Amino acid sequence: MSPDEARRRPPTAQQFVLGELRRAITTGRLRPGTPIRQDALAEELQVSRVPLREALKTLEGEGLVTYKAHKGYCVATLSLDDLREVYRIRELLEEEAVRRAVDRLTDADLDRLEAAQAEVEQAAAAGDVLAMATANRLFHMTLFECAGMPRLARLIRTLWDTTDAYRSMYYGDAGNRERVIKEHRATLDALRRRAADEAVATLDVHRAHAVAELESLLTPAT
Amino acid sequence: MSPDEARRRPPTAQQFVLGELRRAITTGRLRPGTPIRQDALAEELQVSRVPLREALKTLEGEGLVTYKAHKGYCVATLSLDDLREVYRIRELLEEEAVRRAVDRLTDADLDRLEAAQAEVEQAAAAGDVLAMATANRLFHMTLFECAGMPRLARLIRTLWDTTDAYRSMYYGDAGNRERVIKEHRATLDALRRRAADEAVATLDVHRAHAVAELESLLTPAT
DNA sequence: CCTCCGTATTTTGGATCCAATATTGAAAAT
DNA sequence: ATTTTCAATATTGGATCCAAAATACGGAGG
Repeated sequence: MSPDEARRRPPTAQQFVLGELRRAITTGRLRPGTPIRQDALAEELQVSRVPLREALKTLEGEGLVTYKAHKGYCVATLSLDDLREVYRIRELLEEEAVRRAVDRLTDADLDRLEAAQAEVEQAAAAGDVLAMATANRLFHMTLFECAGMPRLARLIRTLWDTTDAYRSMYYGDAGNRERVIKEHRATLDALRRRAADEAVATLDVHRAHAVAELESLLTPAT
Repeated sequence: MSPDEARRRPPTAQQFVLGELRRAITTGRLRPGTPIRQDALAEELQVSRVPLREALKTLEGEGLVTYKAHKGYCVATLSLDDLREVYRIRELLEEEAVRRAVDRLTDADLDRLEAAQAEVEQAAAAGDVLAMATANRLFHMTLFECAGMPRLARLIRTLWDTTDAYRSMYYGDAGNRERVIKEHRATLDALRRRAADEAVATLDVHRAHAVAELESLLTPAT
């Protein structure tokens, strides 16, 4: 019998709904601002409203949806100020995560990062925007989790979630895809040499460009 | 008619339960590690299990309770590592908040801080541990909210929540209460002079002492 | 034509009921 | 005596039903 057989249990309806909704929101299939009609969504997902509502409460805590009593849930919209705030907080937290990670990086960790980077490049070559976003995320989360600070990693993950719906636009541009690959290579290189300052700097550049791009994407619309 | 009449609506059962539970956990009345029996709690609070479960979901998102599918909720327990991690993250976020706050502090803000500090001193004089914790929290949150970064403030608030159950022990000691008052005064003084570095430093001292104290409280037990 | 008000409908909030899973205890086999 | 199995019980997960609030609609009045 496998060691972690207990883990492979059929997911509860609630977990299923949570995953579906998160994916729908972070990929932009459920656009920011859309009000959530519980009855319709529940029927679409083939569950009752109870697990749906609990999933929505979780998403509310993560900032993916907003809630008003007696009015219901909406897919969260980010103002420009919100966007800048989220990226600033990410900057603070990710710097800490990277510095700690550099102190603890094992060869196995580096291998996993290489593998993630390979996935990124593969997705980029195929022009698969969604796969690119997923792999990019995997790359960063792998790095952050090396810090050995699970709560910090969780916070960063939820911050990524809140901007994912907007970030996926970013990879539509081939130039941006190329740029991301180069930046990842620079980060990996710095990590291999245990150059913490440099690694932090590469990520700052990464973020700065992303936020600038997103600002320009957001400003004309809405 | 009052301008914000709409706000003063009777709270939903869910909001009521959320408040009650949060208070119970952060004040330590519901001790860390206690498993939560939904049926019993629901009856005690005079509501059904549905709003209770939704409240628990938000508390899970805030890290106040843990959840395992088919096993239920427990009041979260913090390991020493968790405690250090939470305080480290707080350090990162609060430094940012204070620096931004210093740049934007108005005289009205300072007045509100003075008022909060007066409450702290009053509670300390009366030896009211709970009121002291509340007022101390008000003082800090007032400061952090001056940064004009609502998401940052929210993050910091939830981090405070996760350690509140442990921190309330801290004020049991009269020496600690005296110390906190002095530290607040130092912070206020620095803020009045717009000395950001100094203000950050006073808060770092504040936290460092608290975490040391909590570590010694946590180490022998459990 | 527009505004205001009252009613009808929709949508959310909450309670109860049922199903699925986990836990407990006792009996039986080694 | 210890361990294993299996049944009984307790607890969580989910579905349905009902109540309360909000929204939409239509008519009366200006």
